[in-house]
Amino acid sequence: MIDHEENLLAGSELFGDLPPADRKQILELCSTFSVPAKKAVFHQGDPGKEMYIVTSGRLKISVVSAEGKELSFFILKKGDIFGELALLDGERRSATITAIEPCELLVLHHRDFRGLLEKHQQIGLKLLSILAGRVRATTDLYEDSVFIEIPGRLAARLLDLAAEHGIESSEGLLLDLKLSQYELGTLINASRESVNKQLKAWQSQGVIRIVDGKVLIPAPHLLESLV
Amino acid sequence: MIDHEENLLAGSELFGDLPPADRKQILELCSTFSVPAKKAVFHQGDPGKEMYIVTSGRLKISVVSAEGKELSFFILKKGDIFGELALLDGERRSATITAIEPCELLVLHHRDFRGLLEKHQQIGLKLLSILAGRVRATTDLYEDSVFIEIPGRLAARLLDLAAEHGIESSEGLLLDLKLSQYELGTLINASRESVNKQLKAWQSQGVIRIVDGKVLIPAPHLLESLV
DNA sequence: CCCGGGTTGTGAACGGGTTCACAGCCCCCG
DNA sequence: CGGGGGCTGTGAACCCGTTCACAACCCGGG
Repeated sequence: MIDHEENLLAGSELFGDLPPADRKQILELCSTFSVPAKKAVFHQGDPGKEMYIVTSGRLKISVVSAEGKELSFFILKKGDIFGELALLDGERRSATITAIEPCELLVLHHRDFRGLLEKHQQIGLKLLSILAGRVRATTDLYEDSVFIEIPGRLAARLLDLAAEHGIESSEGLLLDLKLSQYELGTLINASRESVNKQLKAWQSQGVIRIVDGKVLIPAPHLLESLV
Repeated sequence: MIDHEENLLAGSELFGDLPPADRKQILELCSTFSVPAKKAVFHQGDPGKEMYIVTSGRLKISVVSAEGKELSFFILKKGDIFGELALLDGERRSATITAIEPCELLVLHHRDFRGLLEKHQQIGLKLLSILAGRVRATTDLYEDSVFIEIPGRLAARLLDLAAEHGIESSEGLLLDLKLSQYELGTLINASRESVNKQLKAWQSQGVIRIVDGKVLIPAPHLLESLV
């Protein structure tokens, strides 16, 4: 069915440190799902009975207001899980998940997940710590948007993103993720124009460079001092 | 030690639906703690190894920025738990908890809590759904502050608070909670002055009344239409 | 009973950031 | 390889809400 099955769950935040035998068993409960870039996996308000594990590609979590304004929370990457909230409390999907790049996902159905949770104590505990992290990350996002002004917010978010999606290059830290200025704006609650002007200012100061549509940070400590 | 022990955990969101015998056992692991009004139980940044259960009184969850600006998240009441995050991920306290009124708390230490979690499958599952609710509530708060302007935000929050802390009176729905306009402001990310002006406007329109420092909502559907 | 700190009430000035408008560009797809 | 839709770049106007300043008030404690 799936190539190299035994590896797919190895890097997963939720199942990663289970014994390989257990991982194999869990993998057999999953189906696979491919999403092309720009397509949504599900939308806010949908009912939902599945949890997803990212095996390749990146996606964004976002919501759209009645007036069409978009707000993004996080960028998901390989090993991350999503869609678990609806499984835990039976409510509808609280946000929309959209693929930024073509993605491969594993899908785990509600009924199988409940079984796992009851059988493997360890999974529940791990999930608790993941959710605790989600609560913290979300409140941090809210706090930043209230306490910090746009330049600081943007600097902080670029560094955060680079910590997760960055690669060291000879030129500095490269944020290996193609985000338009509009998308970057939705991630920090700012308009596209504000993002544009700030990025431009930093480019002329040499704080960042744009290489092939990606942000390159020659000296991270310089950006940090702007947070 | 404690009067009417058997009742103290009955209304708790985390332990409420456990068999009474188990509740009694858990209660024996807890110590009690009294906080006078306006005093903090702990501060953001503190290390922490305890979880708390509110048995009486109300408290607020808030954070303060470097510049002294305050932002509040939720109001806790009897049966609510708090301080569980630090237990689950070992990090520091992410916010400050302050008693609004004199409060009675039960305190559960990290080591005992881990034991409970391993012994009672059910507690872990319940905690998962509580945390899922926390994630949703926090993202909702952030969304509202981004998508909705002050009048709508205030209306929505007053109704939310009234749903948890309101009592039906002959005059309408009474928000039975003494909050200063400043505190109300920190709950919706608005300045004290803005809250004042909006409340005043609604009073003159008859949408709300202030009785003994508390907000009275004669016709909730009127406020709802303003969200 | 009266003083005083915290709270409420209210207008004026200010400001960070959005919205709007438009120009140039890049590159993707037919 | 040429057209066009989406990005990027940039100033000007505008606006919601904050900040500031000050007056009045209320209630609790010495």
